[in-house]
Amino acid sequence: MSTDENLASEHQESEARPAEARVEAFIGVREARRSEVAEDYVELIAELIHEQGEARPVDIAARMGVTAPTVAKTLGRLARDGLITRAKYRSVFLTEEGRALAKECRERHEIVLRFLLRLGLDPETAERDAEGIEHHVSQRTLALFSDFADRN
Amino acid sequence: MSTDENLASEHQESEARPAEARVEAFIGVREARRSEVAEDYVELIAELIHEQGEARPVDIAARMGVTAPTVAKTLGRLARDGLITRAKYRSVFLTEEGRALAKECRERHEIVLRFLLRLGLDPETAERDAEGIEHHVSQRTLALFSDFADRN
DNA sequence: AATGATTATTAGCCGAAGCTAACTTTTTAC
DNA sequence: GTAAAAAGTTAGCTTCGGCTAATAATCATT
Ligand SMILES: [Mn+2]
Ligand SMILES: [Mn+2]
Ligand SMILES: [Mn+2]
Ligand SMILES: [Mn+2]
Repeated sequence: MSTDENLASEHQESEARPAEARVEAFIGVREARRSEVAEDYVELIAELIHEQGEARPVDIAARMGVTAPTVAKTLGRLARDGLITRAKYRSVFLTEEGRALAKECRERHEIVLRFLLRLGLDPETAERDAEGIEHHVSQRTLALFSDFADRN
Repeated sequence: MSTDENLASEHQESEARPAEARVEAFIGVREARRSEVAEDYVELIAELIHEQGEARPVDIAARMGVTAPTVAKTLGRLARDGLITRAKYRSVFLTEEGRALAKECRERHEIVLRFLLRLGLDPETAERDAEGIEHHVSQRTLALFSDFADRN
């Protein structure tokens, strides 16, 4: 017999089988959470390089709204994970992998933002919500958002 | 003179003033992240109480896809924060505050889910994305989602 | 070239949220 | 009513991502 055939032997409700799908959702969300900070950092680093020619920790800290030591520690993780390179007291560079991730994040961010604006949201709230939502949209949802923003 | 009048003295770009709005967005997202787990737990606890009559740690663990000790520790935080009450080796109860939060989360979850389905997303992906997105939609966005789901 | 201001790093603290291993309590089966 | 199974708890470990305080390096001004 299957491992969890009659888990709800007594209290079987009218639902099809939501529990199994639900647990997968939770696991997926926890997975997504683990890359949120890295995504925001590489996106911002790419922006700074584009806008200012280089990404300095002091500017990362200012734009992220965190302290310099927090930035330093996070950059350590990004370097460990192969997304950036850095030398002591120098500004930060994206690796190939980091650039690819940054591009992906920027595009996703823009699609979510355009979508929210098209829905009728004010720019400040749209920016705020997009910054959080962007990390939790699947490719399918992103495609639908993009269609909607273009179509309407 | 103001504290940050000419931060971008040299590299002033064409943007209006996105940096200040941006940092507020990041701060807001970090704030929202701090309640994600609590929200998912109280929502699930309310569901279990409704479906099964009681919320037992073993069922919370199964549905959340985490281990029993993780549940125990999280329940400790929820109790500390006044969202649940519990006695050793007994099932979990929501406080008034916990019930209120659970209701709010359930309604928000449903609006986001209905919205995604109405957009054309398949149910599994919709459930997955809703589980993450729900924690990052403002009241305004929620209202727009609700309107869209009803209208279309 | 010296010095003061700015920037960056390091050390060390904290809480959240995950885990395994070990133990206790409760429930179930016989 | 006892023994086994299930459920719950506790202890202790880890990583992440925040912080402050202290130190070190770089940059700018003269
Ligand atoms: Mn973001
Ligand atoms: Mn972003
Ligand atoms: Mn959720
Ligand atoms: Mn939910």
